[in-house]
Amino acid sequence: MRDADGDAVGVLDRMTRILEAFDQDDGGLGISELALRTGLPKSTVSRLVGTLVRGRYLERDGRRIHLGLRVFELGQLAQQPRELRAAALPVMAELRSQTGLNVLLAIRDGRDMVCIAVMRDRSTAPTRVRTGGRLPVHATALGKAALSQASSAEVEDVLSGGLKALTPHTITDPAELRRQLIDIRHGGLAEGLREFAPDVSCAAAAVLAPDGSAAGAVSVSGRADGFDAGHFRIPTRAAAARLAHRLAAATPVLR
Amino acid sequence: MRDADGDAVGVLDRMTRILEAFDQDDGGLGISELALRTGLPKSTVSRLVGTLVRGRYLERDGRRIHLGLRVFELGQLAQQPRELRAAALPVMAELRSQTGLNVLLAIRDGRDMVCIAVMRDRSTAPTRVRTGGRLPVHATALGKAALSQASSAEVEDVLSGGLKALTPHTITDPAELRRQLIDIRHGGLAEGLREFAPDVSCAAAAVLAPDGSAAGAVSVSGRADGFDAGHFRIPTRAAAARLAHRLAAATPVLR
DNA sequence: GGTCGAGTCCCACTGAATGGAACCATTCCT
DNA sequence: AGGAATGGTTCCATTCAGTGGGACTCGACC
Repeated sequence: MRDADGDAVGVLDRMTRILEAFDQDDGGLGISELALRTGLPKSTVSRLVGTLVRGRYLERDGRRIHLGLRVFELGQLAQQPRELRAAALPVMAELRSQTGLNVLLAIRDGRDMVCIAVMRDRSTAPTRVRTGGRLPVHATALGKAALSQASSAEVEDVLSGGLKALTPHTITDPAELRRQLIDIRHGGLAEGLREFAPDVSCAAAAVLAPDGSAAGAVSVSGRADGFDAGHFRIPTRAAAARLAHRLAAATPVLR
Repeated sequence: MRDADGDAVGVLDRMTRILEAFDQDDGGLGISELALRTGLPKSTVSRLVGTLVRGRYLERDGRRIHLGLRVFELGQLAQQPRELRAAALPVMAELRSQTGLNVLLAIRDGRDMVCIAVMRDRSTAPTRVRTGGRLPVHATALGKAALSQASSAEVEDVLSGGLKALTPHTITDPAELRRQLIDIRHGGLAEGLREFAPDVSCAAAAVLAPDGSAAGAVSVSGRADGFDAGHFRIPTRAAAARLAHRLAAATPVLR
């Protein structure tokens, strides 16, 4: 029975807070810094960190604390990303070589897209998106593609979070976004023209699961100058379709 | 106050046990199965899983429970793997194209090597090693390379675990292993001839951190038939050296 | 209908987690 | 050197969160 906006208390919640404080791990955090970020008393943090270090969830070198190996290990076992990645890597590589653009694969998690794989292409603008990173659903082609296959309840949930503008081109009007989603659903391609970053544009397509929902989305992105999404419609959609196919084949008894 | 060999109790420990039960996630576990694997009462597991699901550490689809997205996300933030990977990928790609073999990058964690990156080459035997997977130190070139730079206390710790034979060629004699480690340290190259799998051989070199310890190890591996480790000595050592160099450059204020 | 297995819920009991305060150890002033 | 700020750990009385046995529900199977 606590807390401001959230809910659940308990060690688990605390440990969660500690682990998540590492989202910007600026070369290691100290106990005090952690206490600050998590809002927990120093003594508590010290004790919990001790336990986590013992379990190799955290590593410690003097006062610098980092996320540990075990977290990495566990992360690699996560179902969705593993399956998707395995099926996607060859498809993504091909898409990259066809387009000469950066290729991304992501899964939607509420109002964010979580990046599952990144394939950079040296011939275009470097992307600073990292595997495991999050991108806002409403401001990316990736997000719009995935969302276009979601139920309207889910869409409304995303909209209810507010559409924060990241560039002057970000869609901030819910009505406009709803409209686009319909088009995207029908056309099978989402475009993001300078909506996420001022000099980057992209095109994305949803990867459909056998049940019709979006298992994820693939995108190609590059310099916004002279970017013509229509140009990438065919290969991008084809890649998404091929991926969906491989995915279905890889999932044996789906239910 | 519990447990067999281990120690620490508490929610945190229980949680840990639950998460780690997913090492062989055979397409999703149920509550009962988890209770079995962890040795915890069903009611406790049910409750904890509920909490973990709320925190997105686990995902649940009916009765099938999987590791969740958040674990993947966190895993990507882990310091060591992230730094190493970033520095290593280009180097590994080059090594692969030079040798036409599978290239692995791993970090030592006690008696295991944890695989940080895998680059497969279609032209040789496919490896079933996965990113995040563990390999025994004593039975792999990767492990021997890393261990050759460790303190003798660490070496003895590994030896004390017993040297389990994975093939008839696995080194099971501590004295023999100690001897090899010295050679490896001097020669800068470890060989693993059918020691891990009967039809695979490999060559590996330690990646040195500025403080002289092994930050990890790189290996090339392929079919054992006609494998000549000496042939890969130069490129493998060069790759390890280059990687060490990039790593040192990437670490700003090292201490 | 009866039985089995999976999962959830309830709730009285208790020991594990808590966190303020005191205590070290470093580092940085002046 | 003295002194003060910062980072970290340890102690310990208090209490509250987690526990887990058992009752209960739901569905599948015979």
